[in-house]
Amino acid sequence: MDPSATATKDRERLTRERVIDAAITVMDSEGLDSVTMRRVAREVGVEAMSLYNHVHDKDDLLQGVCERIMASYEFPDGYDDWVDRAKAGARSWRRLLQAHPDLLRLFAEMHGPAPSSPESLRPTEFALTMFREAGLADRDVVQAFHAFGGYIQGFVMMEAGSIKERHEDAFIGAEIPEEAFPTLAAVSHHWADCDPDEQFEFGLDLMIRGLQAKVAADSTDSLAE
Amino acid sequence: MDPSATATKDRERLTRERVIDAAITVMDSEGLDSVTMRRVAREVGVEAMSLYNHVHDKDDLLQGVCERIMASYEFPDGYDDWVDRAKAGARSWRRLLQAHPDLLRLFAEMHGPAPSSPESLRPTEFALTMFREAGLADRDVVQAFHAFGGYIQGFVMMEAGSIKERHEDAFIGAEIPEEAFPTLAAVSHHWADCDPDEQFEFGLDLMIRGLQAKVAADSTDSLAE
DNA sequence: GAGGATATGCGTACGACGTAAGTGTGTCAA
DNA sequence: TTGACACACTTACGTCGTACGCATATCCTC
Repeated sequence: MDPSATATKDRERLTRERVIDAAITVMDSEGLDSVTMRRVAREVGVEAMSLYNHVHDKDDLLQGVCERIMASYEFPDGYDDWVDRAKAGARSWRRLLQAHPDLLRLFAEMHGPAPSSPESLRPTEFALTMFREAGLADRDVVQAFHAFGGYIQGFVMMEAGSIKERHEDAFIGAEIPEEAFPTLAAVSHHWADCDPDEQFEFGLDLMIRGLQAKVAADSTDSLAE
Repeated sequence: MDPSATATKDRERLTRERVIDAAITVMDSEGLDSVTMRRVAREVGVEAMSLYNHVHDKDDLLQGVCERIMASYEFPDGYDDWVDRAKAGARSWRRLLQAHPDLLRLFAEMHGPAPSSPESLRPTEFALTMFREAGLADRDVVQAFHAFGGYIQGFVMMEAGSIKERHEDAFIGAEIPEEAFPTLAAVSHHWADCDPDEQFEFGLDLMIRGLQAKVAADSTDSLAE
């Protein structure tokens, strides 16, 4: 009788949050292609059209998914050296991308503007601040951000995507004419048995080293002026 | 009368090649979402189902699109120094990705195995050979390939994708609480007016410098042994 | 309580999509 | 001429996102 004591109904009230969570669950367990309005609705025990009371359309739902995931980024702390902090931040970002393998596809497929909520901007702010503390000029901070972000996302894409499988299939299957692709044949065995983590660190080192050299060059420039 | 002289009919015969070309045309002009069997069929003046005489299914068509585009990669030549060759190759790869803005999405969305035709493997072979000539160990050749490939693809993704728009919208629109994101606010003006080419070169330099340092370190290591 | 306003879930329907299956028509070999 | 074959077309099914309208549950005002 008391309307405030019992739930509004037997079932729990649907909220935008619950819809987004369901979408993430479906995406991570069954892939982005399975994230349909009908499937997500089933996940929360509702019909497809009911979702539209909480999201404007499917793009809005996907936007919400992006923001929620971005907000789950784990910031590294406890590192004094910016190099260590940069590496930890990069690993954390990679971990997030790996935890949601279709996130990059989602980024690529979203039609509307990318999320600009405070939550999803915090990782950007963190990275920028870090590069600034490393001693880069503001202009180079932006460029370093692009370079790092690009590398990490690109690497994870190549790692998780089809590139690796292609080469496993192609190389292990040995369908390639060796004489036409001698280098490919020579190094192919490194593809399968290379530790992905190690590969990631390799590129990370490359970028850090380059950045250190840049910082050093800049400081000598400014001394020479 | 002579059967070989005239075409089989008024219209030109449909071929797999023509179908793939039409798909690329549609993709580049109207986006990947518009690449539907019906739309591609219309492009070649035919009904949708007729395409299935030349491609096994839609994935097969997209696979063909990938291979054809990969085969259009322009190899740099005339560079003696591997650094110059690496940069030229990277720029060429970026140019190809820019010429087909939805290619990366296509890579990400393809279900079947990635293309492993000789044509589409030649760029890989080229890059591997280059790194090898730079003096890297076979193991590091593979890793450098991943690092470089990752960087380029990631950069183009961030460049063409929504990231740039997001920041333009968000920064120019100044919707961000400045006190919460001080660094973001401080460097934001560099986002819009930074030359993308310059940004690309920046990251490229980072990777090259890192690689040079790696090569140098390796060679001193081997001397020390 | 009574009754209207609002919020929210459901059912139906439409035009896209990929494609399975069957039908017709042109070309060529015999 | 005739049979086989290649290939384009037609129809149809189950999926998708979602516009539209209806039903009900909750809340506000009297």
